[in-house]
Amino acid sequence: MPTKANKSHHHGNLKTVLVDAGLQLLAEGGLAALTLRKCAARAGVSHAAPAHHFDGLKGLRTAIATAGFKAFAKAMIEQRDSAADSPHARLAAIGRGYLSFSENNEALATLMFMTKETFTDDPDYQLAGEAAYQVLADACTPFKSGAAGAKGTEVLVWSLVQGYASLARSGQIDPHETPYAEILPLLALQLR
Amino acid sequence: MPTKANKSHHHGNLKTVLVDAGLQLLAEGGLAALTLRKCAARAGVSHAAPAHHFDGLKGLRTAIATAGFKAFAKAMIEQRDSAADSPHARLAAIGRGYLSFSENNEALATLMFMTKETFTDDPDYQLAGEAAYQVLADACTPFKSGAAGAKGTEVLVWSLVQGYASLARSGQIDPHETPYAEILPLLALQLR
DNA sequence: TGTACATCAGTGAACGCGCGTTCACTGATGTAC
DNA sequence: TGTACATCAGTGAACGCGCGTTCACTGATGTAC
Repeated sequence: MPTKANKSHHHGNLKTVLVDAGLQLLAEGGLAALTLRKCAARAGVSHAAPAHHFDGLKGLRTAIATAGFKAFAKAMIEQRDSAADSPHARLAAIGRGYLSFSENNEALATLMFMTKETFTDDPDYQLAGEAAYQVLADACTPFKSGAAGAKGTEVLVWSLVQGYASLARSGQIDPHETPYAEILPLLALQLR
Repeated sequence: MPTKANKSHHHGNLKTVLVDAGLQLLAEGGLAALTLRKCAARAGVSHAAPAHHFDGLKGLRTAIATAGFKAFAKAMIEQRDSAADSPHARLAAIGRGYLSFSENNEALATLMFMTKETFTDDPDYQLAGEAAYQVLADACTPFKSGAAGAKGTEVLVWSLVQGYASLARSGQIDPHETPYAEILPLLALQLR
């Protein structure tokens, strides 16, 4: 049986294809390269087609950021699950996943945290974002203490890794000179 | 004596005025609002005039980022100099300056760290950026230890405050729920 | 199984918009003598 | 002090570009009977 709908203008899968095209465009040309027309072209479809699937450019960006958060959580989970079975090792692994995702998806990572460029009230977007956050928060649970507030530990770790990632992404710090693996222990000593 | 050159088309001060206009535009409309034409309009000058002062849009952005770094350093220094005379108090004050600048200049702070949008090899830009960094690094000096590498402490503190700032800026964390003043001590305990 | 019909997902032409950039120009400023 | 001239910093018209969006349309799909 031949692939169906391959010459029809009924695509059947266009939404996904457009999001994938957008991910490619971000990777190749940065934030400015993400436009409805380019996504449509990349998907092999007329430039007006995306309007049937997304609420304008902002809607497309929201869907792409959502896909980004899913990949982000996946990257952290993969690292965590292949790490030694200790809270410290797991927290370090989450950081590795966070940073490698950030390195490999510069523009996407930027977009994901530019909340003005997306519909932040989109349910899928929120769900994906919260799921990613939860991965990190869970890894922080063993380190909670009275000294930190309820969310203090998570915010500390999250800020640290997010800041490290964004400074590395923009070239302000050199991950070779001061690798994250040497920075995190300065925290972990105290969280122990 | 009347202000000279106020009806002449020789402005005399246009470069500065254009940069100020750009700072306003960023504050009002975010990154996307910063265009050569809008800066020129805001400065009351024809839209072709900026070409005489900047190497295109990227050059304008570089000059604006440079001005941003100067204001940034100033914000940190002001806080530091009005703080109690202890290393801890000073480091905390630097953080306050960093965060308040970041809060009050969302788009500008973003631009300053988007190194692909500026000519990062511009001497003025580099100088201003390094001067700002030095303010933070100096405040870290008293906390250097063997455990951290040569730059480990600075990178730790910088990452933390940068991450906290960018997460707060994008609404991912709530500075009221987990204020920076409660996060920093978790570090300081260990840096002591 | 067949027919009529509504719905849906595309097409492609057209629109207006703001953008950066170029260009010949003009008038003020500064300098040489 | 005056004159000639080069330089400089603007003007404003024009250009082409890619963008998001709209719109009438068309052909495939799915459904009711």
